[in-house]
Amino acid sequence: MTEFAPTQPVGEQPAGYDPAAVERRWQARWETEATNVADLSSGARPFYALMMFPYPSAEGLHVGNLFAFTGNDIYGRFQRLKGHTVFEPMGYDAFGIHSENFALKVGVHPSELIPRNIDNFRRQLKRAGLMVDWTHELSTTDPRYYKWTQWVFLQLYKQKLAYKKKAAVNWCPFDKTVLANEQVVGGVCERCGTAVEQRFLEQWFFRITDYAGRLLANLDKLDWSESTLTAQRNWIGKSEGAEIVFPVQDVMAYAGSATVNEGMSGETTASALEIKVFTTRPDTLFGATYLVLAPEHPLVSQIVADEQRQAVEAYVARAAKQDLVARKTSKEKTGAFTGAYATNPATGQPIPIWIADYVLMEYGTGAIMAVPGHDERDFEFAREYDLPIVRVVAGAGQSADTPLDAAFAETEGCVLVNSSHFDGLTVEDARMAIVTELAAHHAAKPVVNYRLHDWCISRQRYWGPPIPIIYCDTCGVVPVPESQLPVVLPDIEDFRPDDSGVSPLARHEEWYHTPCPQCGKRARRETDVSDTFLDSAWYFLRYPSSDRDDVPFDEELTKRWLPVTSYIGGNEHAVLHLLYSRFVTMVLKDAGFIDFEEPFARFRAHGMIVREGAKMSKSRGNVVNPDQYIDEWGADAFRTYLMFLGPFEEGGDFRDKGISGVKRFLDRLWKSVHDARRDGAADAEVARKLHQTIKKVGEDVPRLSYNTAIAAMMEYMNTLRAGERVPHVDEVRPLVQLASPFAPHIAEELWSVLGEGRSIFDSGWPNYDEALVAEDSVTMAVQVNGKTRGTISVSKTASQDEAMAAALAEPNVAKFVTGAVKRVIFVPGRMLNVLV
RNA sequence: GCUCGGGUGGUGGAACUGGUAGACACGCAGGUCUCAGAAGCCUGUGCCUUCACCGGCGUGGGGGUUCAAGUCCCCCCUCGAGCACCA
Repeated sequence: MTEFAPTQPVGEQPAGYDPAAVERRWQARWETEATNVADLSSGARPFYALMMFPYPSAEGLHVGNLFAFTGNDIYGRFQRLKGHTVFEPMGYDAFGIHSENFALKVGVHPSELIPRNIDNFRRQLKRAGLMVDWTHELSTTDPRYYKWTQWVFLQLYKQKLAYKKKAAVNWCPFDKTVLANEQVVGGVCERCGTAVEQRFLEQWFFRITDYAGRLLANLDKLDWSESTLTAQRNWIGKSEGAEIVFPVQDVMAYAGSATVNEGMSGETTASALEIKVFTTRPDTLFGATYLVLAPEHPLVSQIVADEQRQAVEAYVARAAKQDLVARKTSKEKTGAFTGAYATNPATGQPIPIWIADYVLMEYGTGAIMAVPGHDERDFEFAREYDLPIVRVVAGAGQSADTPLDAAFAETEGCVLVNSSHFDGLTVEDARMAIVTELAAHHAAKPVVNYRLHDWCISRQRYWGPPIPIIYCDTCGVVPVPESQLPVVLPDIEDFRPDDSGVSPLARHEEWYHTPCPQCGKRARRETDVSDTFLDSAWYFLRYPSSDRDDVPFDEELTKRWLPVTSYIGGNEHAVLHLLYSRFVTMVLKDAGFIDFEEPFARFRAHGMIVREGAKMSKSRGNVVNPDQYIDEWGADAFRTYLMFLGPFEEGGDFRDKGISGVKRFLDRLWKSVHDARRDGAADAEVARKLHQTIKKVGEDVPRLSYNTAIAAMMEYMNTLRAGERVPHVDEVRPLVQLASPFAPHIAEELWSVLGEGRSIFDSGWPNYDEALVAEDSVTMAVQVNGKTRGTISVSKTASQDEAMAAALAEPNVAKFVTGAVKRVIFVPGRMLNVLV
């Protein structure tokens, strides 16, 4: 029988790293010690680290949310270590069609469902170890919040920036509901596949177009992701051009007179009607051979000739019936001739007036001058209906007679032809000249047009804040007095929308009828609720003041904390949410409530996470459930992995196997702290690497280059433990601080193991010594004729001669230096290139 | 169609104002430890050729600028996201 000795413990065995225990302990301590509660009224150097708040879905927190929040949290924690008072609030964007549809589907009232979802979200968020100040949590569905959303509406109303008009909306006859454009896919409802209809309904709008110029101009001053700025610029879509007046010819007068008037006198108009068009190419006016009005254009019924009336009305009816989406996607050109003519103010010639659905009522004046020679769409239309095509612009090598077999849209280096006395002018000069000449007869004026539309905020739905308006038969439209806010969303059992196109709120008799605030007579409430984008367009103002019921936001706190120092969110909100927030902020500034007009000083868009190369989706069944990963690896490893898998602003690929790498890093960090020796001194070479690492991480984190910051820490760890080296405590202490924004729980734990009493997040950020960072000798590449042939190790300040000598001493290099040296390129400290 | 991003080893991804391409991590291979395995630790790992050294080739494709190009310029292919008749 063999005797075997029991396993001898080698040295002192540190307790293993148990993420679950560590995380539970520190989350509890942060709560009891209020570690994450920011001193809003007097904390030094306020830093508002905001992330886009989530929609609390029933499925729970998505990794995409957690990816974004972690990225923000790291930046916030870093700024705290740098000495700022950091405010990192959290809330829920819980109103909206999404919640409502889901509630309908599962048959649970949203007022029951949403709080349940929020509880689950809060639980998951807390597990992730975010530095959230939970004392300022908010939900847009809370009457204490939406009271002020309604207040915001009233401020816009007071500024005459809220108005009502009839507008076309998508209507799904099966779901009996209004659909947002993005809910209509290829002309059918995305949920049930029913063909969508168009309905005209009274809607509330905000006059955001009044602010288009300012919203555009301010973009130049913002520290935002370039891609977001571009998206906003494109969305606002400024285009400079001219509005040109085309007099409509009286049908009878025209029929009886074949006179051709000359030039631009514009005096032969026999009808008082005029058609205004917007164009960015006034230089092509001589080529405008017909006009096109949108089918909805108000003048259509007035100008249409009797013999064309039937055809025109049929076309208008057809266009009206067509859903918006199909109309905007179909590129086929259709239209109808009205039988009427207008005078081209440049040529004096009569040109026919058509209607066609490729002209949109909502852009410009709803009418265009068609220049088929130089506009692709007009060209197609002219071909279809056999309308004249005239060349008025000639490019290099072209003349007035060069045939056009396609629209010629170039302008660079082109001159006018067939344009009377403007012939020979460049396109650029002609634009000005023609508008100036027409302007003298009030026939044109320079105009700036924006693609941006007014913001439709009405929703004929249940789950949203009621728009605070009352209709009285005597007093008309009456805003709800601020003292009567909030207009509480009534709790109704059957909130299912019906075929009427009227909000379900109208069915709640005792809510619907209310006394007029002015005359006291029986009046009716507005039954539309507002768009969720309005809820989120001002929430950042509410956070610091979320405990105040008497004001939407406290003046002092707002001064101290806003604009938001750093805002992080997804590019899917690059346009609407950010634009609406900027708009509401400007309006509130103009109304004197705040003293800044741009809400987010800095904005960075984070990337998207995919899983094993594929987009995550329920149908693919590849959705990452954070709970499961946190159970298995711990929140610290999960957070760090999310940040490691790719550049934060680009997103990355979540691969299950990858997480083991960062877990190993944390294990080694744990072990290094527990094993660290306290005797002797730190190693000089390790110290150099340490200082380089402090510098690198400190530069990478503010750039949100988290993946490279983590790689740098791993590299340092490799140095620290190379060849089973036992590190010195001074070598590991700063590393715990560097890692703390990424892995806050283990960092706190190790910080206390190192004997520190206070939270690591109040310990400051380690400094580095620039002198220590610089290497005194460098490895330089040596090339011969541009090919790298070897390396030399020389002092950082070595001269060219010294480097040459060292290089030639290298056999691998000398071998290739066969002839006389013709030229030497020397980049000090970097490389040496010898040309022979 | 337009706008904005991308295309780098077996994989995710590094690379500052042009200056040793492939940091860091996954995976893989070998070693160590172990009764054995797991975990850990150590070593190696772009491709081709070679026992090895040496050498050659390499950042989607093709041209160009430069002593030097993943990086700058031109053309093309391709993937992703957003917008979509905006006059």
